[in-house]
Amino acid sequence: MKTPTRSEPESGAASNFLREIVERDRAQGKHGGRVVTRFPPEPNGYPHIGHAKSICLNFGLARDFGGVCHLRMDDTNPETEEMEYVEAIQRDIKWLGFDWGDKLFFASDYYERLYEFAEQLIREGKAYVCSLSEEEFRTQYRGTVTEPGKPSPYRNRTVDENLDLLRRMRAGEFPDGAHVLRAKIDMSNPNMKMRDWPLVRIRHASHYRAGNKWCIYPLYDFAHCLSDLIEGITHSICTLEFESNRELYDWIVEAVGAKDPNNRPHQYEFARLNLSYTMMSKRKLLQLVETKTVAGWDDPRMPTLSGMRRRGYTPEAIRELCDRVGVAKNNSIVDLALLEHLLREDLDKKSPRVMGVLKPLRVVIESIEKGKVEEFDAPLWPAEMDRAGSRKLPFSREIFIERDDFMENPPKDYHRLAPGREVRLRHAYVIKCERVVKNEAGEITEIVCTHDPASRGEAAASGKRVKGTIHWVSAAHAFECEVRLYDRLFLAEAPGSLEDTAKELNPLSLQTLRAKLEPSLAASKAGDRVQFERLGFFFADPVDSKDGAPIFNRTVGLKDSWAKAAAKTAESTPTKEPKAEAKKEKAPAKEAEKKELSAEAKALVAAHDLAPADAALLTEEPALRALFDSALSAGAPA
RNA sequence: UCCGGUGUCGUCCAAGGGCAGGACGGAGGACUUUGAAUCCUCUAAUCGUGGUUCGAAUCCACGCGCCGGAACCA
Repeated sequence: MKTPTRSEPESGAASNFLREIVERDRAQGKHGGRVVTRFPPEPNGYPHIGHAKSICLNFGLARDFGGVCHLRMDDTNPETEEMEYVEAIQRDIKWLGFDWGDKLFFASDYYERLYEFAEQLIREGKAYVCSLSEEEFRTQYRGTVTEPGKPSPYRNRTVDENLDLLRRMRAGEFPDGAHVLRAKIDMSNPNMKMRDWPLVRIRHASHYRAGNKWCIYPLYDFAHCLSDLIEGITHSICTLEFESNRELYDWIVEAVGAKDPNNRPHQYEFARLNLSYTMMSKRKLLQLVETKTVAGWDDPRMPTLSGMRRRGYTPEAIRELCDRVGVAKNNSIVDLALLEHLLREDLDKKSPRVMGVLKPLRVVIESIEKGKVEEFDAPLWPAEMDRAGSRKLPFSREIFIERDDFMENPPKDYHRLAPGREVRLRHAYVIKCERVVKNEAGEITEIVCTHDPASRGEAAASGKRVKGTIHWVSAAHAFECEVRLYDRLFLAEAPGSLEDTAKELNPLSLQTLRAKLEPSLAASKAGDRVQFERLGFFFADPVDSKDGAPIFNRTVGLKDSWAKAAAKTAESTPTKEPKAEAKKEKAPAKEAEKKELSAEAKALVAAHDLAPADAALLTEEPALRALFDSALSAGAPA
């Protein structure tokens, strides 16, 4: 029997176990019906797409249940935190579309109150100052995961002694590590977090915000739950790795006097977002920045919100992803293809269509007289969108087309230009390839065509039907412009396994080229979005673009079923007998997997000049790959 | 190994004793002056073994796999 407590989405977001908990709590009148959540980042790095899920969850829950969501900087570690990160966090949350109103807080503002709680715990016999070194405690007292620990020799200090020591810790009388304040719980508890976990440590370090006021700093388990308590948080949502901290959370909150479980914060855990081909470790992202492997936290290849923003991702697409991936307690890796799908879906509505040729091939249309210039009025939106707007498109005897749009010996189902074949130039004429011009090296330098004057323009005057339509730019009018083609930063589907992230990088993650764009694009301003027809969605780089000299980032390519099919036949064509047999036996599921691996293999070929077969082997044999990688790092020639 | 968590189409998420469903991906097709978009069709799963029950993804038992926890990080 279905119970009426099950929720239907009120706002687009599908239901999940956390929404159900909030609904149930509200129905039961817990917390007086209030809903107060919080997003508690530590300002030690730029927020990434994984944080976006937490942001959407916390702010979304508050929005949908008439509550509020606080933004609280969880800044308890003076050694890693900086104002730059605080600012980045605020900027990115706003960009994502959420608002904390006046509810901006800092754990560092609570240091005095946390200190008072510490004294209170001591007075009530629930905490003590331990003078064991970190190593002594770990090796001699803490026990192991399978064996209980034993009490610290300092566990039974008197209240007065503990108070005196804590005050002198605060006063700066002791060096780092000399003493630590511990919760007095249970050294034989099977949960290690309950074995007299440290609450406050000595650290003679200047804090980015508190300055030199303190030389003792609260630890996460002490600061976080009490900050929640101070702010009246009702639902404290965090990720799975904090599950065993929850018992300590409850213990501390209750120990300082919040006895009513219906009226104090509770912690709930969910599985963080992981994306294929993406790494979320803040530590490793910082490493990429510090080693200048990428241009900065906002490098368009970074999974940071600032990087994705600069690449051209939209907050709508990211929010939609967070809604669509759901909330559960299952560790999982979401397919990057889903995000790209949602991105295209959003960009499709926002990007006027224009033309640009990335890798130009000159075409001379000999049936058009020299010096003649025609102008087409070309719509900016596809006809089915029924949307106003157009731009002028000059056309002349010499144009550029994409190199990929011509093949001298095309396969049967190639719809583009080839000797003797016809294609339509988008918004213009049908042309026919008459001959190919090559240089001494045998490379194609130019294509000579004729055009069909009756096929002019948008309306199909001649009624002529050709299979292919290609984009082009008039050579004399082309606007030459820098275009940056971005691809996934990492080769592996689940990067992060190697300590040295540099070895996991995709050598083709950025290609910079000089493209020939239609002249209307010369007026582009930073932040403009366009679709280069048949190529992808592009975004005028908000940092490097200048007036009259925009730089276009490829946000995401268009789906390309031709390229996909072509890649597949290329893969199967050179296959020899024995391999063909092996392939036949493979389940269809295995096939998709194989294709991904071969993309990785291709990159290996490009990066290290390997034979394709060797590269394939490397990608299929993790042990071999590890050997290869370590040989590489040892300086072996690759 | 101890504690905690978790196992459902290739991927992510639903189904809370009663028709295993959606999205992405993949395959095929329609349409097409973007090999895009759109539309249609198809594809494909309950970790295992017992048990309870008219009926089990769901409840019980025993296994197995994966993840997290033993920082004076968060």
